[in-house]
This record gives sequence, structure tokens and C-alpha cells, in this order.
Amino acid sequence: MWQDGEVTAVPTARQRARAELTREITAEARRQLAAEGAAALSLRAVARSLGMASSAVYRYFPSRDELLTALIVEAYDSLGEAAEAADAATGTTDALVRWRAVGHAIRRWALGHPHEYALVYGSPVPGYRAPQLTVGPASRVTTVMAAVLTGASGGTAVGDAPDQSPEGPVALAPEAAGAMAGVPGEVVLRALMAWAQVFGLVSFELFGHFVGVVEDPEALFDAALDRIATFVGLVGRAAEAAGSRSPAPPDR
Amino acid sequence: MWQDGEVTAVPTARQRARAELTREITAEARRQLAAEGAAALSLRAVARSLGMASSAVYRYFPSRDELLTALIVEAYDSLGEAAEAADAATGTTDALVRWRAVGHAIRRWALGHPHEYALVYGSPVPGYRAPQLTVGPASRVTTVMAAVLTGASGGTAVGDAPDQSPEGPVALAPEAAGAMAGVPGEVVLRALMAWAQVFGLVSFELFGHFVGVVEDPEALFDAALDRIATFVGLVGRAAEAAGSRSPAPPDR
DNA sequence: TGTACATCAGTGAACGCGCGTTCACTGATGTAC
DNA sequence: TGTACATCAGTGAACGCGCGTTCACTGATGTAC
Repeated sequence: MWQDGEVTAVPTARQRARAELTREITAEARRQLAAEGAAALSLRAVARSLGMASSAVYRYFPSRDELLTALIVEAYDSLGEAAEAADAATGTTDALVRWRAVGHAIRRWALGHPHEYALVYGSPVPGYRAPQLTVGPASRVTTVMAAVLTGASGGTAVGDAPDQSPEGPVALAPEAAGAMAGVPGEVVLRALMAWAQVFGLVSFELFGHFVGVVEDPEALFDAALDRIATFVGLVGRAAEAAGSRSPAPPDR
Repeated sequence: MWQDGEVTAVPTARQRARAELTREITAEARRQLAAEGAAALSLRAVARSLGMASSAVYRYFPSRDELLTALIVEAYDSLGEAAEAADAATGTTDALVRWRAVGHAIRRWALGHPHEYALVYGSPVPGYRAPQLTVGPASRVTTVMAAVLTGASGGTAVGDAPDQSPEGPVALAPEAAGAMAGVPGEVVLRALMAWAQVFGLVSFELFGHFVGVVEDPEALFDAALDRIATFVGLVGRAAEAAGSRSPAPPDR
């Protein structure tokens, strides 16, 4: 077992230094992204802040695009983790409570990381094509939302997807069909709408489209979350009728 | 009446040339925006394409930001016009038909002008603050959507806004409250959601978030449009129940 | 344990690029008498 | 109608900037015998 020696359990000093510096570079890049936005991010500025020659960064990232990719992955992971944590923190199986918690987590993460949000949910970076690497982390939030909305426990019981219901109004791509196996087509459609709805509201708020229109975007978001919950079927029809009578209870 | 002479009805040759070149510059800028995106847009490139010195452009636009502003205004106007035309072309007062037409027009415009769409609905351009100039054109699409959704005829009967219903779940900014005067708060909320929903779906499609998830974004959009119509109350409750039975009739 | 060699991190200079903006200027167009 | 002057469009050179990336090199770390 140990005779190979190519991959030892104990990393050499060089390996540790390399891992450490890779972390420092991405951390500094993240700092600059948060401060100035993706457009202002440059390898030279990162190297400058770290006190090293700009050419040295190329020992760690072969190009600026690779650095950007790392940041995109980090942003998706950060958002996904926030959503997962918020969901878990509810400690309940009440879908409405979980839905509100996840929705709030997404919005708060976006408000707290506007440039990271814009990087992944705003206009595509010019000349940059997202590699396959990013699809995994990107699906983390989506998975949480889907789990809450469709009532699944969140496990990824994909494997061999059974006969996917083809009667739904919207056909899912094969990559995503497994996670939604067995869910009625109409629910799939409404969950997709809810997904786009949440990020549409957050994007509008962050990108300034509510200025001069909505006084309190948080109130709108809260009220919308509850309407979406009803729309997707998390709440019974009785609650839907009540929804037009009184607004959602403020929970701050 | 004519003694002043400061503003004559007949423009001088210089004035006509100036107006003409201003148009040519914005047209070339629009071409480059459409081809390469906002980030790649530069005064020098525009001047080059027009065969003039880059410094000459400064006789027409005091800075790059002013050029960008002109393009933003144009994009909003173009989208607004497309929505208005689609609405008018229906020649009906049937709100559902109008809603579908407007929704389709928005999506088609976005697909046909991806960079313009990203310019106004994507991440804010770094270092650029939208001036007041842009709010008028920006509200054109919104006005069309609001008119269709709230059943108003589309006229801007603002003037003195009567007592705005404060019982709604969402408070509108004073600038927007007039246009929504008399509309029940719950309808206002749902119209706002519909607004964010439509652009959320279009943004997701354009910015690549449906890749590997939704097979046919158009089918999703069409189905979503109908669900939104019901959600906002354009269609009776009976139609809502039927909605889960059969998908919307394809209208291409 | 010690030596010879290979690997790799980091340096500093350079290449080539494009950008926004300013400035003194020339020459054409418009205006007042 | 003609002349003197003011206005303004457009030029070309320049300033100063920052970027991504390459390359030959030095010196430290790791490896094989």
C-alpha cells in the first residue's frame, strides 16, 4: 500500500506552502471582488497586495479566467452553504418555515455580497465561459430550494431515474430530471417559477430597479415569499384565501 | 414672435450636421454594444469605426459615461416600444391575450438584443451611476405591464393622486403610487411579483442558468405567463383549476 | 548521512496593447455691422 | 453685398495609466543513489 509513494499522506513543506499561497491569492482576489467588483479584478492588483511579482501568480493560476472561475465557485458555495445552514437551523419539517428561512438567507447573502451576487447572477463576464466546474456548486442553492418546495427530504436519491412523468408542461434536462423524479409536472413548473421569482426579486432590488418604485423591498420580498409558498402548494387553499386579507406577519 | 432668432425653426447646416453625427456616433456605439457588450465599448473604437479622431467624439459626448447613458436610454426605449407595439397589435381588450403578447415581446426583444438587455437588466456597470434621464424610458415597459395587469386602459391619469390605499402589503414610492392609485394592495403586490417574475425568467434564460436544467425555456416561459395571469387575477378561478389539466395552447 | 541532480517558486524586466481624456492648433461655418 | 470677428468641428500628438502574459534567470526545496 505504501510502496508507491507518489501520493503520501504527509504533504511536503513545498506542498503546504503552495496550498497556503493558493488560499491567500484567492482570499485577496475575493477581497478585491467584494470591494470593486469583477471588472476591477486584476492579477496585477492581487499580486501587488500580496507583495509579490505579478508573474508569480502564474505559478498558481494559469490565467485570470482561472482565478475568476475559482471566485465563481466560491460564491456559489458560499450562497449554497448559507441556504443550507438557514434551512437546517429551522430544525423543523414545516415547509413554509423552511421556505421563508431559505428565501431570507438568499436575499441576505445577496445584500451582504452584492459583487459576488452580480458575478454569478448578473450579466455574464465578457469573454468568459463558465466551465463544467461551476455547475456543481451552482446547484447547491437550487437543490435546497427544490427540496423544500417539492417536500423531498433533500437527499439526492438520483441513481437510476424511473420513468419521468412526461405529461408536465416543462421538460427538464436529463441532468436535472433525476432530482425531480416523481414530482408532478405542474409542481415542477411552479418550483421553477418560484426559483426564478426569488432571484428576480433579489436582482431587481440589488440592481436598482426598485428605486422609485418600491419603498421597502424587504416587505415586498417577505410578502412575495408567502405568496410563492401558496402558489407552489406549500400552504393549503384556506391559507391562500386568508392571504389576501392580512399581510404576512413581520418576523424581525 | 420672430424677432428673437435665438431658436429658429430652420436649423443651420452646422446644427443639422451636428445632429446627424450625434446619431451616427450613437448608432455605431449601439452596433459595438450589440456585437461585443458594454464592457468592450470604447470611445476610441467608435471614433475609429467612424474614421474620425477619438478626440472629436468629445465634441458630442463629454465622456464615455454620457455615451453609455444614451445607449441605456435607447435600450429602454426600444424595449418599451416593442412591448407597446405588441400590446397594440393584439387589437383587443382581452387582458390574457394582451399579457401573453407583451410577455412574448419582452422575451423576444431580450433574445434579439442580449447585450442591450444585459446592459439594463444585468449587473450595474462598474463606476456608473444611472442619471435621472433613464427613469422615464425605463418605466415604459413597466407601464405597459402594469396597465395590462391591473386592467387600466394604459392612460397616465396621474395628476393629483387620491388617497392611496395604505392597507396593501407593499408601500409604493411616491413616484409610482399615482399610476397604481385605486388598485387594491394585493393586486399591486402580485403585479410587482409578475414584473420581477417575467424578468427573472428572461434573465435566467439569457444568463445561462437554465442550461442543464430546462430543456425548452420558451415552453417554460409560455406556461409561466399563463400561471402568472391567473395568479394576478386576469383569469377566473375556473381557468385556474383547468390550468393544471392541460398546458397552454401553443401559439406559434 | 552525503552528494548530484531535478524540480519548482519567485523575480524583474519587457512586450504589446488599449483606454479616457486634454490641449494647442487649423480651417470652416455662422453672425453682426 | 461685403468685411471683421466669433464660434465651433475636427485634428494629431501626447499624458498617464493599467492590464495580461512571457521569458530568462536565481535560489531554495525535494529526490535518487
